[in-house]
Amino acid sequence: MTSAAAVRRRTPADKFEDRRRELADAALLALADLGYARTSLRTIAEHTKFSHGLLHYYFADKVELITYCVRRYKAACVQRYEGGVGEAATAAELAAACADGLAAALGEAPLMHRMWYDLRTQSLFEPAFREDVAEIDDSLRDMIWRNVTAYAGLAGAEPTCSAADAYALFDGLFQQALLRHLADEETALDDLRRGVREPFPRLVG
Amino acid sequence: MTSAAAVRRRTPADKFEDRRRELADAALLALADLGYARTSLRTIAEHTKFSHGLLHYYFADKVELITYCVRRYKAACVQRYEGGVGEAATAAELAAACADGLAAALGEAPLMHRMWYDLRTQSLFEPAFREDVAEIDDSLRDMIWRNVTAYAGLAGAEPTCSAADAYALFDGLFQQALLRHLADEETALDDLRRGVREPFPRLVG
DNA sequence: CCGCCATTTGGACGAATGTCAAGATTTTCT
DNA sequence: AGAAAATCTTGACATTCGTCCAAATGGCGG
Repeated sequence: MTSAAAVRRRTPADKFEDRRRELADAALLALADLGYARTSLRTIAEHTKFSHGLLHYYFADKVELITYCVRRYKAACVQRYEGGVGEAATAAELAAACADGLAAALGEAPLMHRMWYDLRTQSLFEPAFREDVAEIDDSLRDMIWRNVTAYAGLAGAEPTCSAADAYALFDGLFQQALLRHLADEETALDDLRRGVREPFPRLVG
Repeated sequence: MTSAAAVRRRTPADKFEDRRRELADAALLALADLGYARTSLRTIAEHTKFSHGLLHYYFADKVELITYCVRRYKAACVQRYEGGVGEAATAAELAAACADGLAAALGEAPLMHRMWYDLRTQSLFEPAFREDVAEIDDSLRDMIWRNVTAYAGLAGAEPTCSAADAYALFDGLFQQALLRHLADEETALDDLRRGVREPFPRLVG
């Protein structure tokens, strides 16, 4: 709050906020590369065209920067899943589309998801991260829940579990798949697809 | 391998190995307190009655120490769950016992489980941890699977999902419950109990 | 009691960390 | 163009980090 960040707001269209986003995006890449424990402000700066001192011009301290990163990740996250699974005609198609979507997300950006799980774990130790992490978790849970309720609609039934339980299931499957995928297990993605598609019928009734 | 640890083996009954265990247990407490990212060798030493230099007498470097900690955690882990759920007469009783067991484990040692998830996430970045972490994950999966098959036996049915899928479900539920429990949500433990007990019937058939 | 060896201490090292401020540079406005 | 403000670089600071090592301590067999 006492940093330069809180005071300055001269240029009308927020070039200031743009630069913050740019720096945060670079920080997210660094976090995905190295993990929270090994990411310093200087290594973050090396992922940008700027020097390390600039980070303290735009962020009060490291916690504020990482917190901003979490929020930024959330923005990209909800945007990605917002236009989700809408064009499935049958229940089985929807389950398959959901499974393919999750497997594709894992296959295309495993490091980003690794970073998400890292940040979520950090929130267990750093209360400053908790609120934003919980919000992301909520939006992911809602994303899953939209799929489950859509499946139930197509199947002419009602969900038989809570949104939290459904999210726990798919999140657990996704995390295990990530672990195995990063350990170079070839079947990880296929197993994830199967593991996601299969339980749908059991979640409604 | 070039450390003192590999050479010395004088005293017959391994006092050396005992001290390694003692130091590793202290390190586990430190990791549970602070998390991997904030745990230094000096803070680990502060959790013991020894000075920081001693750690390098028993462990070549930090990675070897943490790796040893992971293995040590595994030993305590499998020992705890080995004598598990054997005295349930009905399927419903077994599901309830399993739910109570998981909720009790979370309620009694939330920081230890926080540490486990931290170490598991670290293994995503540090390949040196991967093998041991995967072994722990396997033994946890087996522990869950024993409960599921036992439930199936009492219910006179066969499991309808793989061991990996069942573990993903319960692990996801546990992790969500841990997040909420550490965020002081009062209903976390009860929700975990319900969330564990409820899906059992859907896992067999 | 002495000497040997395992154990432990405490300090030192170079490197890396988060933070900060003074100055250089660029942009903006009149 | 020139002044003022915003932006960026550079170097420094006090800590802390992992690692190493010489010396002190301890116990045990001779």
